[in-house]
Amino acid sequence: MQRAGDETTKRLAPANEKEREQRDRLIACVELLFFAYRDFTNDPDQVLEQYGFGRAHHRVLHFVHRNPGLRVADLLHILKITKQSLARVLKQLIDEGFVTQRSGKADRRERLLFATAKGSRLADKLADLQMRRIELALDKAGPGADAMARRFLFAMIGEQDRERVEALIGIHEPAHDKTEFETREST
Amino acid sequence: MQRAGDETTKRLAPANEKEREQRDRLIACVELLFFAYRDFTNDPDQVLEQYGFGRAHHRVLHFVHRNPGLRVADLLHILKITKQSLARVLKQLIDEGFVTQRSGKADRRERLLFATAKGSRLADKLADLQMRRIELALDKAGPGADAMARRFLFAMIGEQDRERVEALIGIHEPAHDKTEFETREST
DNA sequence: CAAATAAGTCAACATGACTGACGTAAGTTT
DNA sequence: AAACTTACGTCAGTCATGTTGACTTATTTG
Repeated sequence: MQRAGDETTKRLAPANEKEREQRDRLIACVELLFFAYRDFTNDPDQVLEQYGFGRAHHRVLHFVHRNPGLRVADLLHILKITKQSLARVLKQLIDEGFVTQRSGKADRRERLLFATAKGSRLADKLADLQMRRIELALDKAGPGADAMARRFLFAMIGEQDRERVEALIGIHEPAHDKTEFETREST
Repeated sequence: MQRAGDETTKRLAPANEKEREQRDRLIACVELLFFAYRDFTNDPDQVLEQYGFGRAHHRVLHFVHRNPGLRVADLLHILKITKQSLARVLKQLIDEGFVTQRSGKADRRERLLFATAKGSRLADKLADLQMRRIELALDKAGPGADAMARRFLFAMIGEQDRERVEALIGIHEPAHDKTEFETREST
């Protein structure tokens, strides 16, 4: 399987020293991403506990707050979860007055979602925690980390979703694309 | 609550244009980190399904594979889950021959963990998927993204854990602390 | 020997995902 | 107008993965 060459597609066995170093760097990234996300989600989790909410509530509240009038279907595409999973947390957020619904005027089947004042306060509070951690990390990473991090994270997103996310977020400067990956000369 | 000023510590209401832009950039990072991680974990999930494993198994297998002889207690600190949560997935990995245990020779209470050949194959396969995504993203982000991403992600980790993670990963170059901004043309 | 430590185990529970089936209102097509 | 499609909601059951709390066993250490 990974015995005989074919490093162009498999790369399971690093051949030379350079390849091994590159592999180590990439594995470091894999692990760092795990640790970074682990601690990144930990900040809001502490606060959410006091409200009886979990991460799922946070995600819903956040995207509704940042995109007033979001439809349920949009939320499903963003979160990539099922309608039934969303329903549970969304219902709680609505019942407890953090989110409201209105019917769309063009299409009255649509339920447009909005954060209430109470919901917005919580969403801002949670976002602030996460922004503060990111801000400090970007500072420590050095000048230019801001734009670089956004380009890197954006490129981590599955190709099919990038356009949608771009429309959702709006900000990030031009993608700094290499126009084509010069066919990476593998070995 | 957030009415009267105090932006120095709260920053809930952006005062000027510059502050608002900075806040938008940071919020973009928050959201991009969510999307990036969502898709980052999706790659291995597809494969794990075929083995009847989940993300929890992946994490355990990965860190055991990368750190042969890891103790159970170490794993608990890395994953930040409880002994009982770990026990369930670890037992499955051992029962199905992906991980083995040996008693430590210095301290025979310790159970040192090792990936079997079968376990190593799976771990490499999963790591490869994640590395490939990261490699492409770093390419798209432009030159220097590699080191920058590692510095940023490392700085996202809670301060108490950074030393431990540094020891675990080994690689990442000096932390590029803000105290000495310049002087960074190395490595 | 007594106490502390490393690990395993039993039981109960919460959260957040999933599938599948079905309902209902409102737009769209024929 | 009838038939179809779409957007959303809901009921019911399952699974994966996290939690607490209590208890055991083996081993090292004071």
